Order: sequence, then structure tokens, then C-alpha cells
Amino acid sequence: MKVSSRGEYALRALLVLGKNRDTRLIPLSEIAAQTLVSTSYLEQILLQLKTHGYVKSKRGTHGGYGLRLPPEKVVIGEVVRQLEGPIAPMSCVSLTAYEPCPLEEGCQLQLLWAVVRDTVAHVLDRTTLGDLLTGNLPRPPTD
Amino acid sequence: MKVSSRGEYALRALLVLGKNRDTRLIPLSEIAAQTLVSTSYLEQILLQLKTHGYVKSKRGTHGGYGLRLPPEKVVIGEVVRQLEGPIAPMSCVSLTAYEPCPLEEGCQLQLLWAVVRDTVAHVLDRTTLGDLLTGNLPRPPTD
DNA sequence: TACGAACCCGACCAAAACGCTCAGAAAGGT
DNA sequence: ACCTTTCTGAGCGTTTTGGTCGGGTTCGTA
Repeated sequence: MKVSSRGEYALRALLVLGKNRDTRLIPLSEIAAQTLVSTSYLEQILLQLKTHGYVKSKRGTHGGYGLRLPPEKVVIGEVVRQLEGPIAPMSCVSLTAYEPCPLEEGCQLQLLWAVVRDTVAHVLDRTTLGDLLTGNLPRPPTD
Repeated sequence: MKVSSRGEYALRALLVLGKNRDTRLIPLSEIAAQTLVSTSYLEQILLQLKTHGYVKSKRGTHGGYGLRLPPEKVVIGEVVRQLEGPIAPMSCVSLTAYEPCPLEEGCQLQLLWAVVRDTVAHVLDRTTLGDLLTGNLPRPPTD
């Protein structure tokens, strides 16, 4: 049930970019310093974020990376899906990468995993980068 | 965010045992047939379930495995923790296996992961084997 | 007391995922 | 020209996953 370091690092990077939005492009070295990730590794991740449309970049002197969208438009659930794959805990309940399982008829577990998938997605899909920046987190379950 | 096959198989086995509760001990071969898991692999898992107190066993002719507790006492969250480790998506928010992260001061992600941990735990800790057997699942998020 | 059913236990192994590093090539700025 | 910075892909060690296999122990039954 873990989230991988790639996902964590990607979100860290997005947070750094979100903080400096509308000011200037942030070079890789600076993002690396603030996120405590090696430049070579972080580079890969930023590339990935770029191809998925979350960041823009510019080369050469005074180049660097910047957020392409306003932070309120960056949905954490989507970022996680792009970098980690489906949120579903088992592929038999994945909406985006469904794979059948031989047990399916009347499998009680499938129903449970679906609930887990929905609750996690519910949290991550309602949180945006903007929410993280303003500390506006979804509330944990109450009852 | 996946759950491993060990956890899935363990729960399948517990379901089989739960269905035949109070009747007789179920031999490994029979559980394997119903769960579609190889006997050699399933054996390991049942052993683990035994050392954690979920199942009892008896050797020799007419031996086999059985549930040690009534299904309503078997909390899915606990089973998952035993077989998969902490439910927390990052170790920086694990209650049972906390490991610090150098970023901690004011890390917005830590707060998010904590919410995820709580929502998942909230589901799994309120579902018992008995609930699965009777189809009494926790409701998915509504709003 | 012998035999077979069934659990117990540990060693071992292949493949995949993870978490990177490194060596350049290409492009933009001055 | 030259420097800065992003781009790209190959490669690689470690850990986790998902098992298999072989032999030992215990129990019931005849």
C-alpha cells in the first residue's frame, strides 16, 4: 500500500514550482536542493511531468522549470495515477487497467477492494496542488 | 498503492475457512483448490496466519486448518497489516513503523499521506471477516 | 507398530520493480 | 564561441515479489 519515491518526489517538485509561480523559471539544481533529490534522478521525473503536461521548461541560461497550469487545476489523484499507475489496490477493480481474476463470481474481496479504491480516489481527486499550498486538506474520516 | 498477492491469498483462505466454520478442519489441498493458489505457496501463508493467531491446525489424517476466532472478530485491517506491513502510504506517517524524513518541517505532503492512511485504515479496520461473508461492506464515500 | 495423510520448515530461485547514476546530445542565452 | 541548462537513453545494483522444492514431523488408523 505504499506510494513510490517517484510519486513523492514529483509532488515535492510540483510544490516547489507552485510556491514560485508567476515569478521565474526554477532550474533543476534549485528544485533538487529544495526537495533533497539528486539532480539526475529528479531530471527524469520532471521530464515525465512535462510529457504529461504538468510543467513547462526552457533551456539555456535562466532556463528551468515552471508550472504550466494554475495550482488549483493540478489534481493530485491525476498526478499519482500518471506516475504510479492505477490507484486501485488490485487490478481486478482498476477502472483504468482492469484485469480479470479467475475467482470473480461472487468474490467478496473484489467488493472490498473497490471500496478501498473509491475512498482513496475520493481523497486524492479532491485535493489539488493549490489545496496543498494553502493547507486546505480534505478532512479525515470522522465517525 | 497495490496490495500484494500474499495478502489477497490470505484473505481468500480465511474466507474459505469462514464459510466452513464449526464443521470440520479443511485440508490444505482443499483450500488451495478453492482459492486457486498452489499448495506450496499457500502453505507458507497459512503458516503465517497461524503464527499470528488467526487459524489453528491439526496434523495427521483428517487434519487441516480452521479459523481460530469467530469471523466477526477477524479485523481485515489487522490481517493486512500482519501480511503486508503498515497501511500508511509513506513511512513518515506510519504509526507502527515510523521513519523520519529530512523534509518534515512544514511538509504538506505528510499531512496528505496521513489523511490517506486514515481513510484506508478507517475502511479496513471496520470490516471483519464476518462482514465479508455476509456481504456487509462499508459504504463507499457518498458526496 | 507401521503406514499414509497432512502439516511444518527452511532453503533456494527467477523475474520484476525500484531507485537510482552516468555520459553524452541538443538548444538557448550572452 | 562558449556557457548554461534541459533533454535522452542506456545501464546497474539492490530489494521485493512470488513463488518452487525437498525433506522432516506429527497424528490417526488399522
